[in-house]
Amino acid sequence: MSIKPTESELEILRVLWEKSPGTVREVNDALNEKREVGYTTTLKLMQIMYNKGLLKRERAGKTHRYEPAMPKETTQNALLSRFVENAFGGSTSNLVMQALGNQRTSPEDIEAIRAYLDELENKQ
Amino acid sequence: MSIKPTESELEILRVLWEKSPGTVREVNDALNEKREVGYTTTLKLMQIMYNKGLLKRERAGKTHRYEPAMPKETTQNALLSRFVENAFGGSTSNLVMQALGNQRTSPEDIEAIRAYLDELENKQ
DNA sequence: AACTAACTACGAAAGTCTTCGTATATGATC
DNA sequence: GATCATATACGAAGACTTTCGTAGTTAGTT
Repeated sequence: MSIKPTESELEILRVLWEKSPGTVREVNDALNEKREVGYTTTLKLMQIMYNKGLLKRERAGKTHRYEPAMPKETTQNALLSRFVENAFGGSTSNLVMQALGNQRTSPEDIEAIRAYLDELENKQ
Repeated sequence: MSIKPTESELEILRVLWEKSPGTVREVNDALNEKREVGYTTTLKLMQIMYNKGLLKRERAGKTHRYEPAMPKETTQNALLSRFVENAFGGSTSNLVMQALGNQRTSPEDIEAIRAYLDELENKQ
């Protein structure tokens, strides 16, 4: 049982990570702030995600209210493992350094990461 | 013109990042150490990648010798940007911390990253 | 020059993803 | 209870990915 949302599915998950539960209408509106998507397209996708077990839902009157079936972190970690494997041959530290080097990182970010490294080291 | 190798294409790129140029035979042999793939499958994929501009090639006798059209880092960065966007809503530092927290990171890795952070900070 | 082994080219099938149109159901309003 | 706006369900088309079989090409060997 591997978690493997497609790119469009991830778009929807991102909306629901931000605010959930949410209706198809709400999700579709959120998506349409970035790009044009038909309502039934979003509906279909969310139905598929429900069947795959990526979303939970419950009826509320005539609509459904959806929410992610798993915590954000669980999904992100699953995606991350795959990605590290696929693109960086499994080397997490390579990925981290590339990420830090390429995307611009603010001094605050750097501090946060340092603190986190300290924590990590103490834990071991 | 966005760089967007598929997962199978990435598998091939990883082989050629390791050692290139390489023939279809060599790449296919390398792939078959992990999983079974038909020779013509690999061939077709590499032809497609050549047409897409992901690989360069030149004739050498009756075979072709292929190599990545772009430096590894360029491709990795392109993939990384997409991934940060898709899975982490654009937050690089979130990705980095998740990566460090979840995958096990050795003390040496941590040191390497610290050194890298120092460098980064001095550069700014 | 014919034969053989290994290569390339290419078409097509099977699977998945994304999209949307159409049909049907539901609940509120007159 | 008929009407209307809005929901869901579902099928199917079109694009892309992955896979491999078959046909044809090439260069070395007898």
